[in-house]
Amino acid sequence: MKTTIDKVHEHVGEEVTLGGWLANKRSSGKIAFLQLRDGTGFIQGVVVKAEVNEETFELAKRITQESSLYVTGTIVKDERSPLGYEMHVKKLELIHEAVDYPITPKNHGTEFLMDHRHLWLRSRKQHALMKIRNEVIRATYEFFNEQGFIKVDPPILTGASAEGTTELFHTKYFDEDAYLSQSGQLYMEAAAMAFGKVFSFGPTFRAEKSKTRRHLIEFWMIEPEMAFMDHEDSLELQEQYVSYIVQSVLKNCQIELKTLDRDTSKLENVQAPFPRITYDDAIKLLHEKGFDDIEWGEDFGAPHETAIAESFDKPVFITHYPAKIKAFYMKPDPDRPEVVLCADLIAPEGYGEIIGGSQRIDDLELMEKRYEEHHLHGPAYEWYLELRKYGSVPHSGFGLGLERTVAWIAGIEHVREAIPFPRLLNRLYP
RNA sequence: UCCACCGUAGCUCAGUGGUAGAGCAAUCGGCUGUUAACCGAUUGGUCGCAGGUUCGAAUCCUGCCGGUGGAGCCA
Repeated sequence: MKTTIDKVHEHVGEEVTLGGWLANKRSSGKIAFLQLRDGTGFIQGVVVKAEVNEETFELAKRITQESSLYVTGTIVKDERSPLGYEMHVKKLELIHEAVDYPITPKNHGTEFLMDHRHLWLRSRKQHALMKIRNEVIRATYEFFNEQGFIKVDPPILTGASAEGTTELFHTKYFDEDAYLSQSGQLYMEAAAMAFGKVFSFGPTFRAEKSKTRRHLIEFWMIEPEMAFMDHEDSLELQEQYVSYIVQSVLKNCQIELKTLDRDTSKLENVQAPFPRITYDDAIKLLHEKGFDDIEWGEDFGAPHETAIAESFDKPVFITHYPAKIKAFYMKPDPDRPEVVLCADLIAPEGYGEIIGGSQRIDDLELMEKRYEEHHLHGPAYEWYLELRKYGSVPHSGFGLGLERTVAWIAGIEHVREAIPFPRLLNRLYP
């Protein structure tokens, strides 16, 4: 009977066949240990010379790393296994012999591993990371569907930028200039006016020459947009959403978190509500901490964000930034027009900003004024103004960076391992 | 774009002016509970590239190329 490693607990004492690859092996004169993986997990196969025919034992000793094979044997419980189960092998059938697999069981450098990313994904740690990424995605769909959102997909090819600040990838759309999307937000605002509560999940592109552990050239973003929700409503949704995905990973990815040696006590604490600090108070906090390189009106750098995050044991919202350093579409605070109704959510442990969100300007005249200030003109921007012309309502939205969130939950050093095939500065291969 | 560090065997690294090294991988042999298994042997080199200094350069100098980390920008 064929099965998979994630289902072996249902077959204790039974003889089953697994299709898989040899991750590693150890052998002595009369016993061989095969570390097998099949995509659903890892299990050890034990081949005892006295219990199999000579041909099978010889194959067990000879088989090379990452060769593919069918393995038949009996599933047994064993305390010594991290999985809790082992297979006592009766029969091995080699499908394909791998010769000189490059990723050997030892330390490798980043460049070498990234050049072999197509193979590196097979390793235990990378496998665990992709499972956690998948759980975050699965929980995202579940959360927003339960909350009455529908998924709307914005275009990837666009005629203009959403923020006007970051560098865009330029391409041609037949005879017109076009750009790869750096945010679906403007389109999501249109969708919110059509469907109420919407979210998108897709790739986004920034042609910045960023070279840090927090940056990718191509990354995935989840962008919800909600009609009739103000800034406060949006913050509550955000903390519920982030708590939901963290708790889902804790619930469904225990093996993976263990593989990654993640300190889960820090994740268990991630429950709504999250602490909040205004931009004003954050500046004061930084001055108290000895940062004299920042004044009111300036944006935070990475060291500032980390210092603020270190003052809290949960993700923290920084709210009410000066309007000048934020995007043109953010709604001014009615009580203090020099600041806007926005918030960045800073993850703990130095992982940086994982969410940026705001209430949007819903007044046509103010939006037209912003267009003039930011020199936004031309047909590419006309439709966005019309959202304020025909039945404008208060609305808010935010964007969550998937890879930063996964990197934080998984506790890894660099976002490049949180995406299957990272696009980095100087890396378009594989 | 700027700053710092790095580039030596398939991989990870040591060697800082005088014969090119180790561990792992691979190959051969040994070993009945291994967890990056272990033990013995064998194989493996355009010292990133170009130029310069020197009797002599992996080592010192200049330029270039590539990488890593960080800054700015942002999720």
